[in-house]
Amino acid sequence: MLRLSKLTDYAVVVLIRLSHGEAVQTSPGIAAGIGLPEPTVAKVLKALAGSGLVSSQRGARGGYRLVRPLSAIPVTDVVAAIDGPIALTACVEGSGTGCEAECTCPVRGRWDLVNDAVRQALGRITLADMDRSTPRPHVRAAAQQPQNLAFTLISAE
Amino acid sequence: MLRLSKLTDYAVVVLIRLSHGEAVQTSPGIAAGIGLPEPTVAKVLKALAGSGLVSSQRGARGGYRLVRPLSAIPVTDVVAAIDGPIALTACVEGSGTGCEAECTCPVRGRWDLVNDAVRQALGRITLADMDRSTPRPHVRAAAQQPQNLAFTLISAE
DNA sequence: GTAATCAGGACTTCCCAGGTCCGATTACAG
DNA sequence: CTGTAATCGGACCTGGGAAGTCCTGATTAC
Repeated sequence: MLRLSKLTDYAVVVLIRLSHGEAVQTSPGIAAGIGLPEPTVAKVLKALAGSGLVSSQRGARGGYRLVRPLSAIPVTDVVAAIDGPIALTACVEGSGTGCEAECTCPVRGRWDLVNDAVRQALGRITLADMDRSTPRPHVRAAAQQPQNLAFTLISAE
Repeated sequence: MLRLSKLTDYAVVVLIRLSHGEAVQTSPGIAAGIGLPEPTVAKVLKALAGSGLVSSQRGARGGYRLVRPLSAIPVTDVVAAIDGPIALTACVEGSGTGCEAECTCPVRGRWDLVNDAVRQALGRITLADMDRSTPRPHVRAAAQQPQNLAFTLISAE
């Protein structure tokens, strides 16, 4: 269903939570703040730290800290950090069951078209756009119909 | 990994195949033509027929027929036919484990932003764009680097 | 020195995509 | 008009991967 993993959803919540309140926050603290199991949050934070989206401080009174502001973090980066690079299809299977014949797979390579379109669409949206408490500079309509908001956002450029 | 199902991949191939050759084609015939297991192709065709992308003719000498031309079928429709409506997150879980507190889920509803962005990106690409044998009107660069092609396609409008 | 925190891996559980099957329906042939 | 064959339609089963949990080790402030 073109679904992205639940961990990515959590990652967004965690990052936004991290942008509020104290500069450095511990993983149990964040977990308690957003009402998610602690091990899961820890897993997400590890992945985010591995991708450089957050920096970690070990030891007592350690924790995680946001490196960039929310407005400098496109959704693409979060997805890439958790789910790996965006690639909607795993068409490259290697042994080529039927892709060797030129007429057999008429879309060979064409999925990149879709991949990049999605990548760009997600690259335009930052976490600041997704944070309800942040005033969104690109969009200025009412907050009741997110669909129209998105439309405005995209068509504005 | 923001992956769309393999069935959707098949659906695109099937639809393009259906646009070539005979007007009505049987599911075993298509399966043989693209080198995929017949039951799988049949399943894809059923879903496509259910969504009205193809029309089915039962009985002897029956088969499937393309309703609209490829250029009138955006990728969105294929995804919606196979995977259901595009919704990257299943945030709406009903009982609200932690989404009831107002500050608990700071992105509540904001995923629609992303959903619609993806939806629009996919809505701009039609199956004709993905068919290698069809001359693509929007893109006119060389066919060696699909990534750049996609970039051209999107940024051209 | 001690306690608190992150880092990394291995493991189990669960769900759904992927694949397969059999029954219902229709058209053609005699 | 009836029989037959070819096809669609829906239900079933299975394997892979994500989601979540736990443990041990490394690092740093107090």
